[in-house]
Amino acid sequence: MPELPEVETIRRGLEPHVIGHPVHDVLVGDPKILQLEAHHLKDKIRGQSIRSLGRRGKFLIFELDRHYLIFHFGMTGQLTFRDPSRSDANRFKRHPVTGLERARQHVPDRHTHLQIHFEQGGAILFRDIRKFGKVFLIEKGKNRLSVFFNRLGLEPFTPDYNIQAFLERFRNRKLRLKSLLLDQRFVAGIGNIYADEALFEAGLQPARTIPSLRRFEKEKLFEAIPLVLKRGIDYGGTSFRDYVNSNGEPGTHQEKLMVYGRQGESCYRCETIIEKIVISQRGTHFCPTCQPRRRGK
DNA sequence: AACCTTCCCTGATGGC
DNA sequence: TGCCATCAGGGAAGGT
Repeated sequence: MPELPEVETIRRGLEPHVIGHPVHDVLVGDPKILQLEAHHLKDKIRGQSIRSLGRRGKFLIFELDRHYLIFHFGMTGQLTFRDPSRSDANRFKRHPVTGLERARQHVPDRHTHLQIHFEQGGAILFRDIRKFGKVFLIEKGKNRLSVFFNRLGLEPFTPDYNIQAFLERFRNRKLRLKSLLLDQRFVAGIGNIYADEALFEAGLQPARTIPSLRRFEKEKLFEAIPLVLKRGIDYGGTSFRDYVNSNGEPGTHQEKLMVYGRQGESCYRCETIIEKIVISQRGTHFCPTCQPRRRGK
């Protein structure tokens, strides 16, 4: 499930392949993934070049000459670059987990919903098994981009992410910590995996409610969030199920997870058995010793 | 306004 | 072997 570190890894991998390239053709699989003006994607972006590649939370942003093309990967979205100059460009063997094979490129199949081909011959391919992903197209100008993102919360690794703004975001919230972390209006880019990892790092029990938190506990969470996100980026993202980078390769951060998916196994810090509960219909993993329910200590 | 539940979607898995 | 139920979950929509 692509969260901030996975989207950032895709962004970095794609960047050198697409900057300055004019769009030659667009092929759509299931048009259901297209949102807003993206329904007329083909007519609107053909001939436009990719100027830059950005990211906001879990959104990947292609800056074109006159539009922004924006991807959200949902649960199973994949965005890969197909390089015709690579010798394995037409080889494809299905991988049971990722749907792709390591060092092989994505050849369009029934789950490929968008292909953008460049005049140089390369292409980016969007594949999404569960179709929770979305593609948006918005015109440049008059703050259209900031309006599009106006409900998103703090962006980690930017000056916006500071302790004053962070503490401000707890105001009037009474829900459980896990639910807050999953709310994109709080901090943008955190999903189920990194929410659990951040709460472990901060030593906070996921079912704790916001009003029960002391100041120093919020400060620990403030530090923990960028720490676990950076770790995810450093290891090329977490490939728990479908995630692959722009080369179709899985990340390695799944080997570094402290709690996510480790229910029944022992905690690396204290050897207590990791528990799994459900919060906000999301599987939630934590160490009952490192993340005590009672406040404080 | 804040919070909660339901729904979308496919493939993997387990029971019989 | 086949068939069906269940589960995974990001975020929008609708209800309280």
